[in-house]
Amino acid sequence: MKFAEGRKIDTDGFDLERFLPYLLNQAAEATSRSFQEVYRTTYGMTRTQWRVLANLGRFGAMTARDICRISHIEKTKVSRAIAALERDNLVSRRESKTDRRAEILTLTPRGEERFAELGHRAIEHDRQVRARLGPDVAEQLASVLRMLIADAGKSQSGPDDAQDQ
Amino acid sequence: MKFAEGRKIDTDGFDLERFLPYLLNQAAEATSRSFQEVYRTTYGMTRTQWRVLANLGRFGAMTARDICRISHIEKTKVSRAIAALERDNLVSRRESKTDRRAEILTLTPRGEERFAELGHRAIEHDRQVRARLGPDVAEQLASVLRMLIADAGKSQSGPDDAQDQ
DNA sequence: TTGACATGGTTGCAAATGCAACCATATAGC
DNA sequence: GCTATATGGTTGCATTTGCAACCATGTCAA
Repeated sequence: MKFAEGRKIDTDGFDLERFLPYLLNQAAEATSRSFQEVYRTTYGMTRTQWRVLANLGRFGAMTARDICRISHIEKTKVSRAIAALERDNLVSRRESKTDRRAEILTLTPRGEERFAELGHRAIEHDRQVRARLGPDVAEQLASVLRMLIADAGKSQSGPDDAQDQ
Repeated sequence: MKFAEGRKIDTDGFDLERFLPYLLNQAAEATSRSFQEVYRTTYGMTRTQWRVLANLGRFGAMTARDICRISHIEKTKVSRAIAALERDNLVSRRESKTDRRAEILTLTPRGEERFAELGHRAIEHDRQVRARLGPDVAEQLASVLRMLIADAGKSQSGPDDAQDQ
């Protein structure tokens, strides 16, 4: 009778409520959605645009490729977000001295201002989310998420190396 | 001098690496992306289609509205996913006896089969994700995420009550 | 019964996205 | 220097999406 049973591995009966990618997606949507109201209805910005702005605001001048690398957003998405931000006069470009393909991106004063406003609101939003979890749990959650994100780009990678959505 | 300082609340300087919606989005993308390969390249399905299939497979026959409620996916997305699944002969509809607006959705045998295959692969994928965290952390993570998801629909809700993405 | 409003579901249309192909410059090998 | 290949970034095109408007049925109340 072998090793009896009791170790019927759940190789059958997929349990959606336990599936982490699904839970992560739902939680991400749930927490992002309400904040979206802020940048969307107030400023007519896209999620990607807000994220690119936030990266530039937080980390300072850098190239589009840098943004891709640290935010894991796909490069065409970043490219278009930058174009839109530039149209709105929130971001400006200047050619890199060392690599004429690359362009250094900087927030304009207007961009800094917008980042400050949205950052302010984001902090408040984050505070509300964390309040529901308690400070310790929230901090642990953040650290686990960072772990998952870091492991991301492992394994295979297609031609040109795409990412995100 | 009031209560001195030391309690300079972080009302300034937004810290992107601490912003939970951002971390959740990245983690969700990171963990979903590789599994997407499976349903996308193998079966040509979208994420929404896979999710709707998974809900029907896991919870049995129900209406589109039920799927919306439990999965927090917006109703037009569900509607179109169902239409696609029906075209692929994975889902069938029958009119509800009690409400002629509603349609009860069921997986066809082919749909059950596909769900079994994908469920199988999903379990394997989930196992890999959890392996990086360890069983306890993974379980805690899942429970925290469920908490965030549950709190979701709170606060305001627009006309007709939309949700998700 | 008859409105008035809620609800299940679909559709039109504009916007956002993914992916592959592309341009221009860089870099490496010869 | 010259070709082959890699890299930063943009663009074309097909898909997916969001949102509002819509249709049909249901419900509640006068």
